[in-house]
Amino acid sequence: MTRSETTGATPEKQATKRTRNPEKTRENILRVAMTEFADKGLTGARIDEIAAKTATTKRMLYYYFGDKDGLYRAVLERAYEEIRYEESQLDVDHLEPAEAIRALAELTFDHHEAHPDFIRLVAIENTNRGVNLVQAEGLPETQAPAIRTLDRILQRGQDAGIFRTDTTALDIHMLISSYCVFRVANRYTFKALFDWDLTGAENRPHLRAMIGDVVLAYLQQPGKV
Amino acid sequence: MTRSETTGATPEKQATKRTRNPEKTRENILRVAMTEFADKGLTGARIDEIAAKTATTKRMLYYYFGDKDGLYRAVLERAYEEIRYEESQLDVDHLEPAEAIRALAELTFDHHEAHPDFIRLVAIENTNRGVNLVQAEGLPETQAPAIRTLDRILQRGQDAGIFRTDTTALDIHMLISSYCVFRVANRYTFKALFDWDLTGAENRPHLRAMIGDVVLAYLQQPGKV
DNA sequence: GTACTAATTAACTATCTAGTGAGTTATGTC
DNA sequence: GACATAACTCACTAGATAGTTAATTAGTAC
Repeated sequence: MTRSETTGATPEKQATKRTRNPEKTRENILRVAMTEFADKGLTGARIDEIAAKTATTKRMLYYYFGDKDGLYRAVLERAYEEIRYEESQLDVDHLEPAEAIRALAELTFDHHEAHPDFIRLVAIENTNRGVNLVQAEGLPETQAPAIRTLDRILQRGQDAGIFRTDTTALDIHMLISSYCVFRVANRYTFKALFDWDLTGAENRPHLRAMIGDVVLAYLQQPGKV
Repeated sequence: MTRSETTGATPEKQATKRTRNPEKTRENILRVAMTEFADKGLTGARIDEIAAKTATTKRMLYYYFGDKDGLYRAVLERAYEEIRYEESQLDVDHLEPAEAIRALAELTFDHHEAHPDFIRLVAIENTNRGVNLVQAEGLPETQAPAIRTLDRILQRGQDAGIFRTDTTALDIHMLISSYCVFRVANRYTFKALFDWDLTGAENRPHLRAMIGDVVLAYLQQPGKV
C-alpha cells in the first residue's frame, strides 16, 4: 500500500483535515482543564486525562500553558474573571438600604449555588495556600467594585440611622460569603455528620431567607443603631 | 571487612536494636500521615514521604493500614475523634441562654483557630465529596451531643421568650460553623483578593466578638421573638 | 529451648505521569 | 510560488509512585 493510495483511498481525511484555530484550541483546553481541576484538584487531575478530553493533543497543553501549574493558574484566573463579570451585573443602588442588603445576600446565595465548580476551585486553591492565586495580576481590583457597592449601601443605611456603625463592608462581605460558601463547599461533610443536605431543594428557601435575616438583624441590632 | 568485624565495631547497633511496639508504630504513622495529608491533600501527599518522616518503614504503612486510602481514612477518623473529645469538654448549661450562645460561638471560634489542620482535612475531604468520611462508622452520633447542647440553649431561650422560634439548632450550628470555618479555611484567597488577613492578630478580637453579636442579633431580632 | 506468630526490614517492580524531541503542515506575506 | 513561522502531530522518556515479595527477628506460649 503506497502513500498515494492511502491518501486517495481516504477522502474523509479531507473532511477532518487539520485546520488552525489557536483561540478555539486554547479555549477548549482551558474549559476541559477547569472541569478536571475543579473535579480532582491540582494534584489529583491528570494531564493525560485532560488532554484526552480535549479535541487536541497533550503537546498543545504544554505549547500554550507551559506546564501543569501554568495551566492551573490560567484556569484559576479565568474562573475569577467569569465570576467578576457576573457580579458586575448586579445593581442594587436603587433599592432601600435594607432591601439592598437582602438582595445582595440572596444574589450571593444564588450565585454560589450556581457555580459549585468555582467554589471547589477556591477550596482547592486554599488547600494550596493561595500560592497560585497571588501570582494573578490585578485580582484585588477586580473585587473592589463588589466591596464598593456594599460600602455604598452601608453608608446610606448608616446615614439614615438604621444600620450600626461599628462594622465595615469587608465584615459584611465576609459574613455573607462564609455562609454561602460553606453551604456549597462543606455540604458533603455536613451531610455525613448531620444527615442534613445543605443544598437540598427542601432546605433552600429557608436557608436563602435566613442569611438576609441574619445580616439585617446584625446591622439593625437594637442598642447599636 | 568481615561481617563479624562490622558487627563488633558497631556497638551502637545494640542501642538501636529492633524493639517491638505496635501501638507506638501505628500511632507514629498516623500522626505523620495526618500532618502530611493536611498539608498536601490526599492526592498530593506521598506515601514515600510519609514513610520517610516516620520512625519505621513504608512497608509498615501497608501492614497496618492496607493502602493509601486506608491510611487516609484512619487519619480522618482520628481527626474527628480528637475534635469530638475536645468539644465534649464544653459546658454551657449553667449560663443564661444569651451568654451560653455567645460562649458557644467564641469556643467554636477559638477551637477552629487552634486546629487549622483539622479544617484543612475537612476541606480536603469535601473536595473529595466526602466519599471517605461516609465510610466512618458512627460519626453522626459523635456530633449529636454538640447539637443537643445547642438545642437545650435554644429551648431555654425560646421558653423565656427572648429567642425567635422559627429556627433550629442545626441552623445556628451551621451559621456559627460557616463563619468560623471560612475564616480559617479561606484566609489565603481572601487575603489575595482583599488584602485582609482574617487570622491576623489585629483582626481577631473584632471578628471573635462579631460572630456572637451576629447570632444573638438574629435570635433576638425584634418582631420575631 | 522449641515452635509459633506478630512485627519488622530490605529490596524490588509494574505502572503511571509530567514533560520533550523532532519533525510536519497550514496560513499569511512578499 | 517561495518563504517564514505559528500551530500542530506523534512517538518517546526519565523519574516518580503505589504497592509487593520474601526473608528476618522479637516476643510469647508451652
